[in-house]
Formats: sequence, C-alpha cells, structure tokens
Amino acid sequence: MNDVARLAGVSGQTVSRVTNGSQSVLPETRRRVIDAMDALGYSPNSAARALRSGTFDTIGVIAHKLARTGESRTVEAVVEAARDRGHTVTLIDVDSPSTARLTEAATRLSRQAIDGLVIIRAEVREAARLTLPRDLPVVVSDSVFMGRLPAVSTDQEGGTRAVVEHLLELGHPTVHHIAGPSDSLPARVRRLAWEQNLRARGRTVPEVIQGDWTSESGYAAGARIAADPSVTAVFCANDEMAAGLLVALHERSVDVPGDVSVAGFDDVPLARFLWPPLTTVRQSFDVIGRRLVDTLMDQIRDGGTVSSYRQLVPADLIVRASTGAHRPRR
Amino acid sequence: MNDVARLAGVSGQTVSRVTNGSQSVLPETRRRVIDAMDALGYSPNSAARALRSGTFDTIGVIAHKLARTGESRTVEAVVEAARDRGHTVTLIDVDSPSTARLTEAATRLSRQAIDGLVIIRAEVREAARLTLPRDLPVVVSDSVFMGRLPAVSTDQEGGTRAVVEHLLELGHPTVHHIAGPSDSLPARVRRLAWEQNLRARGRTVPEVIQGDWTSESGYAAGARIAADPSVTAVFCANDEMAAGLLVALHERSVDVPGDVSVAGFDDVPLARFLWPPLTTVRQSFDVIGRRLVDTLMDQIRDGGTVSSYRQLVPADLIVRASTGAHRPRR
DNA sequence: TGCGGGGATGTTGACGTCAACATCGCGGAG
DNA sequence: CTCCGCGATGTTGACGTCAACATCCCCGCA
Repeated sequence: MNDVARLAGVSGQTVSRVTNGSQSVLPETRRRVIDAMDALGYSPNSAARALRSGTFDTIGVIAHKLARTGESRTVEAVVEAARDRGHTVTLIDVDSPSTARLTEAATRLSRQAIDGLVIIRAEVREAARLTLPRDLPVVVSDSVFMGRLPAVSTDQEGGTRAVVEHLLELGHPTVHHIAGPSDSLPARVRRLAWEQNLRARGRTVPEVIQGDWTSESGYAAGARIAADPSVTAVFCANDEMAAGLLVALHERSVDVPGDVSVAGFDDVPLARFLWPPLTTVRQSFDVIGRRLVDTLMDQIRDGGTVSSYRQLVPADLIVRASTGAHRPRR
Repeated sequence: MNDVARLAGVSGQTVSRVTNGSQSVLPETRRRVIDAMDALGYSPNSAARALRSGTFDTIGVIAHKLARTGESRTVEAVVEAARDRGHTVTLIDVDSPSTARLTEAATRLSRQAIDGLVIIRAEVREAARLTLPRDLPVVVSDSVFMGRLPAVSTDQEGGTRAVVEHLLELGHPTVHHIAGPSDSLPARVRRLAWEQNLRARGRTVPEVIQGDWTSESGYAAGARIAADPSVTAVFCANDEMAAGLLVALHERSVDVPGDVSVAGFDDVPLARFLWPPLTTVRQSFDVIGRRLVDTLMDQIRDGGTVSSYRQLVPADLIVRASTGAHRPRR
C-alpha cells in the first residue's frame, strides 16, 4: 500500500479511501491512485483488513460427504446466498468419525477465519462431541446438533406422511421401507414418521429393510423384495436406494408400478429420468441454503441473538410413474 | 492472548509458544497456560496470524455450477486433499457470465485470503477475461484457461475414442452424438474427438444434436432419435443427457440396446442404476482433485515455479448393458 | 481584507501474533 | 568459588489496514 501511495504521490490513507470507495477523494486523485495500483499489481491484504475490522466476511460450512446430492445442493445454495450477502464460504469436512479427525476439525475450526458456521448434516453421533468456539454464531441443518442450536431443515415428517398417504390411497395394504443408516438423523426421522403413519392408520408395520443411502444397498434389498409377493409398495429413504431397487426389480421382471410401487425421497435431478420416472419427495435445498445463511447473518449482525430455533421447509410429494394402484402379486 | 498470559502469569510470547507446540516450555508452565486458555475460551486470531506469517493455509476454488456431478466430486476431492495438506478451502462461484458478476468475482478474489487458486471448469468464454492477481499460484481443470495456466484434466480424447471404438466394434455403421453446450470446453473437446475418430475410420459424420448437459435436453433429443431409424448408436456427452434419452426411447418403445445403443460420459453414481445400466466413461474426479492440490502446493512451496503445464488423467470405458451389437431398425 | 467553514488529504496508533533478540537463573566445570 | 553455557521465559517491534483526529487550502461573505 505504501508503494502505491508513493507512486501516486498521496498518503496510504488515501489509497485506503480509494479501495473502499470513499466519496471524499478528488476524481483526479482517485485516477492516479488506481493507475498506481494497476501498475504495481496491488491488492489489499485481507489479513490486515480482517485484523483491523475484526470481521472476515466469510462463513464456514461443515459438511459430511460433499458429493452427495443433498449436501452439494445445499452447499451450492449456501454459497450463492452468502455471495449475495457479500460473504465467502470456507469448507470444512468432517467425513470420518474418528476422534483424531474431530480434534483436528475442532482445532482447524477454532483458528479458522470465519464469522459464523453452518453445519450441514453432521450426522455421525460422535460429531456431537465437537467443541464449538464460544460466541461463534452457528446454524445447523439435519444434524445431531438439532435442538441444541438454531436449525433450518426439511419437514421430514410432512414429506414422509405425504408418501405414505399417497401409497395407502392407491390401495396398498401397507408400505415397506428401506431405511437410511441408523446413525443418520434424517434417516431415523423418516423411518419413525413412516412407522407412526402406518400405525395411525391401523396398518401392520413391516420389518424395516436396512440400507445405507447407496444405490447398491437398494439393489441388494431388491432381491428380498422381488421374492416376497406380499410387498406391493416400498418407500425408500432416498432416491439413490430407490434407483437400485428399480434395477433389481427389472432384472427379476417384477413390474413397476404394476407389481410393486416404489417411491423415493429427495427428488434428485435424475429421479425424473429413472425408469419408470420416480415418485418422490422434493427437498427444497435452495430454500434451506438461503434460510441457513439468512439465519446466520441475523445472528452475526445482532451479536448472537437467535430468533428462531426451528425452521421447517416444506417437502412436496412429486407423483410420477413409479407408483400406481394396488394389485395383488402372483 | 494478553488475558490468558496474565491469568497464567506468563508473557504473551509463552502463550504463543504453547499454541504452536514449541518444545521449550516447561510442562508445568504449559499446563497453566492451557488451563487459562480453557478458562477464558481463548482461540488464536487467525487474521493476526495470517498477517504476521503472510500465509493463510487456505486455497480458493472457483467452480461453476457446484451441484453438478463433476464439480461436486472434484471439489470434494480437492477439499480432502487440501485438508490432508493442512489447508482449508474457500469457495468462490462464478456461475453467471455477466460482466458485473465477473468484476465482482475478481474483486472478491483479489481481496481473498488465499495462498493459491484452483479453477474448476470455468467454462464460459467470458471467464477468460477474469483478471487474476499476480503471483497467485493457480491450477485449472477443464477450463478456458487451459494452455495459459498449469492444468490437470481428464483425457477427454482418450475417453471419447474408447466409446466411439466400442460402438463401431459392435457393428454400428456410425455413431450419433448429443453434444454439451458449445461454450463448454469439455463439450467442445468431446465433440471434436468424436468427429475425428469417425473420420479416421472413414465413417460418415452425422449432424450433431445440440444438448446443454441437462437430462431434459437429452429427453428432447430422444424424440428425433426415436423417429429416425438410421440412428442405432448414440454417444451422449454426459450421463444426464443419456438418462433423458433413455427415458424418451422407452416412452416410444424403442429398445435399448436392441434398437439403439446409448453411451454416456462421467460415470455418475446412478449410471449403473439407470435402465438399462449405462455404458459410460469413468472420470476419476478424485484423482483430478488430488493432483490439482498437489500441483498447487508445489507451486506455493516453490514460489510459483510450475513443473508441468498439462497433466492428463485417464478415463476408462465402463461397458454396461445400454450398448449392444448393431441390428438394423425397422 | 479577514474570517469562518467545509472538503480533501495527511498523521498516528492500534488490532493480535510471532520472530528475533534480551534476560534470567541454574548447574557443572575449572 | 567463579564463570560459562544453556534452557526457559520476557521484551520489542513489525506485519498492512483503517478509524479518528489533525491539517491544509480554497471559497464566499462580511
């Protein structure tokens, strides 16, 4: 900055004023300063700026498995919303539940240059042990931290109810369920809601089929389902597992939706292009991302005051061709 | 820090030594300092640290559409690799090609607290106008910056050749192509390689069908392809478009691969679970991500010296059920 | 002609950390 | 008994920026 000031024949303060768009700089002076900046390839040092101002204009995002649909779409929305608010996003991943990794994440976090933190689906139970720096504004989505920290999340119960009701209305005596891994909070919530809805309508609750979010696990479940003619409707806890199930059923010539109706959860972009197009529940990741940032920004601005501890974003049932009227198999 | 020092009855410097794990601190002193830190909830100020050390332990990532398969998987790999090297990742998105957005990105970039920059698929031509801060180590992948900057990218030519050869060996007289958007570099490269391979084998080069990466565009292309019995093999520039095409063909009772063979590119996780399972080219995003970080770190360490300007990561053909022997239609 | 006022620019110091250097105290060798 | 050396700890200043305050100059009005 001093070099620029010298070259432009002004003081450092004037350079600072130009950088920050202050009004009280003569156009002629401004010109000289900008020329000097270009000539020297100057760009302001953000560390010094942050040190001086005490703010980083950056928010941290803790995500679990970034490439997974929900995560990547939420992160994308968070990045966009943050950018609109003049902030950048720093990514911190806590993929492995090992204590070493967690300690590392905590350390990294505590020295990180962030004004606030968004925790997206830190699902693993061990993550709950993560010590958060005091006074750091935080918002969470679908994580074990829910309840303890302000949260924005999908209305899992509502979405699940919509699927189950839809399938029962089609005449199916009951609905089977391929669940997500039990250490995942959304998986547990969806499973619980499925069970409660069946009970509330006096239907028998079939044994849960345990999956792990991957298509492979849905595919594996398909073998059992194809062999059991009592199964006529399956609600999969996410679209990937539903895709695996569909393929397994095709391979065994079980017709969808003629023999078995299949529904998913998430509405991944490809859901409409599976065969048959998948009935599923759409999560509005963009809305969630935006709300997360809004909520966080409110906290940052108000110095940690939390307005709402629980925001639900509705999840809509999208009916496509993979679900149809009940027809006994065999 | 001063508060901690006072409480522990030491100087600030000793606190600093404890923070950074210096050897020359008596265990007893260290204990006192750590207790004081805990009591006060102290964590070091990263801005001051960065200001002092001149390094941020952070790399920036410019991505285009984060939620898209290639991007999110590459970013995930970059984040992991960076973490292993003790660095964090800051995300900067340049989704829109408008000049305003670019200026904004440039500004944001110039004041960003990063030690290096990874540019992932900044495809839009206008992005080339982005002014990068001088002396900032940079690596790119699949972007318009290739050639000008050190790059790590998928062997698009090799992957494309493998698909085209595979389809020709199955007896198809030629291969049609649904291309990605023309402002995307990988899309242009794949299209060109497809054309060259057909020519090299003396096959007629059919008119290109223009897509835009989305499944919807593949679906739209499906109407034309279903109606044209001369089409027996289609190479789609990505898996999403292939998925759209498959659905369009099913709806019109065109058998895959009986009537038409379909191949994609990317090997998204769901590719194996489309119907029929999709023949495609696997991109090793994890390898690319890791190499990007390695290359960038080398530059950061050596003060900007670039060893290699072009690293190619092989792309392997994955043959599944969506491609089969040629059989004339109708 | 002198004085007040306001806009443009300059000067100073502080943000929190850490490298470099200074100091202190203790034990062992001569 | 003295002095040297070394390990533990303390002191100082600088990193780059910007808020607050100081200064300067020019203009208009009495």
